[in-house]
Amino acid sequence: MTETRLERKERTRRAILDAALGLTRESSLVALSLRQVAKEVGIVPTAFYRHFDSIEALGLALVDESFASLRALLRDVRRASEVDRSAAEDLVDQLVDRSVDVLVDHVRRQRDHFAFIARERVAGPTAVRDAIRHELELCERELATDLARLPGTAAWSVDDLRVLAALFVSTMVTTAESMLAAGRAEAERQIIATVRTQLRMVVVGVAHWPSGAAV
Amino acid sequence: MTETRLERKERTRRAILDAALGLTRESSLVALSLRQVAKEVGIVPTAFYRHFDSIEALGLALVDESFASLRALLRDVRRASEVDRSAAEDLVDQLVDRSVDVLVDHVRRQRDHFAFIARERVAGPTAVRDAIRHELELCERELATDLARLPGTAAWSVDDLRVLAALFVSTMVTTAESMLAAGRAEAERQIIATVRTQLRMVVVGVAHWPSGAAV
DNA sequence: GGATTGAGTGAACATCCGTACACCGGAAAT
DNA sequence: ATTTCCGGTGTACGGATGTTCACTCAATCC
Repeated sequence: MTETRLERKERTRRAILDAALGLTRESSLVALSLRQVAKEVGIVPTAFYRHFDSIEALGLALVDESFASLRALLRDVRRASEVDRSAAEDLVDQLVDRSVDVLVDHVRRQRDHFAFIARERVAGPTAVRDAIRHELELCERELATDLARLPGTAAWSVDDLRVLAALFVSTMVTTAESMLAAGRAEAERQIIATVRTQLRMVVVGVAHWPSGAAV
Repeated sequence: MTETRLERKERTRRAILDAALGLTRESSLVALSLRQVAKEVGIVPTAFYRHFDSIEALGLALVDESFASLRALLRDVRRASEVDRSAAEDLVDQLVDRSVDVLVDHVRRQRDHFAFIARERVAGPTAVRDAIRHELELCERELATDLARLPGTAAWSVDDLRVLAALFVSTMVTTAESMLAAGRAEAERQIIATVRTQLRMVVVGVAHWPSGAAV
């Protein structure tokens, strides 16, 4: 029943990450103290240094972890988009619906990760903010290449694809933030209906966008 | 050369507000201490209480102040929208351009206020977050009634107008956040070009939106 | 099976924190 | 002219903070 040394280390490392996520739920990394984390985990303050150099380093690890789960979301959206391409007419509407469903599901299940990204993106230590911004840019770029494969965007310029991807990403981020702030289930339902309509409006715009064509 | 008592009080109150805006530029209200503010202002810590009950109360005052300047922005946008309505064709494009111009100008001039709203909206004390959320909802509602007066939205449902207004507001907020994060002027120019295109895409969608009509 | 390694310990430090309390001195009120 | 009011002062406190250092003791290595 003994525990290997690596297992033990990994276990308290996890405990530290979880404690940090929990303690910053209603606050921010910049207001989190090393001693709070240590107390929550049940170790002595100095033991923290065996795992991270500083709270900021802890934050960077949480960025990695949070975006791992966000990447899982993007993979799901991508998989959900591999639908029956014969029904060309309302294909994009289906895509919007499925994307929103996947987002909602992930926000509910990875609530702490999304809350962490939403907060520290604007309020975290500089290094953490930069790391999050960088990851979000990667997401935008991936989405842009996905959009290029969709019907109707064949003639689009690279710039327009990037701009559209940024609009989708920021709308999704805003929606996640709203969901995190929403208390009652009724408010959440309204947020979901709202983003659905918003994306549909954008999609209608996309369908009539004169990119590449004569203006 | 004597100073009236009210003048003196107002002067240090202003100094406290300014110090708080400055000190949270790279951090957040939840990481701001009463003593830092006092030292920055040049008063003794206990004198802080002559003006505010707590850092949170200070935050609420900053919310009021920041939204006063944001309301000034909205007023400018509204004024900029009272253009020559004869050129019906590209009227909406003009509107987008002017709105973006006004936003950019205000972000540059009221940088600290916008940064404060962007940060504390997600990372501030609960009361501050709620206050900001409430103010942003008011902005959305105002924008929705403005949109109703525009040509082409006559047949729109109240819900659709609200949803569209929310999309505009969140896009503007996201843009302001990006501008605050952008270091070089080149990056800022790209952000401006991006939001211009994004709003145009939405506007195209709006022009073809089947609200009220048979779907 | 003895030496080594390394996660966690515990005490100590200088510094910061919010807040309580008694006080000062000049503007305002009488 | 005297009293009241009140923004700002100075001290003092109990507690939290980051970091140091020397330590224990069980898993690992040779």
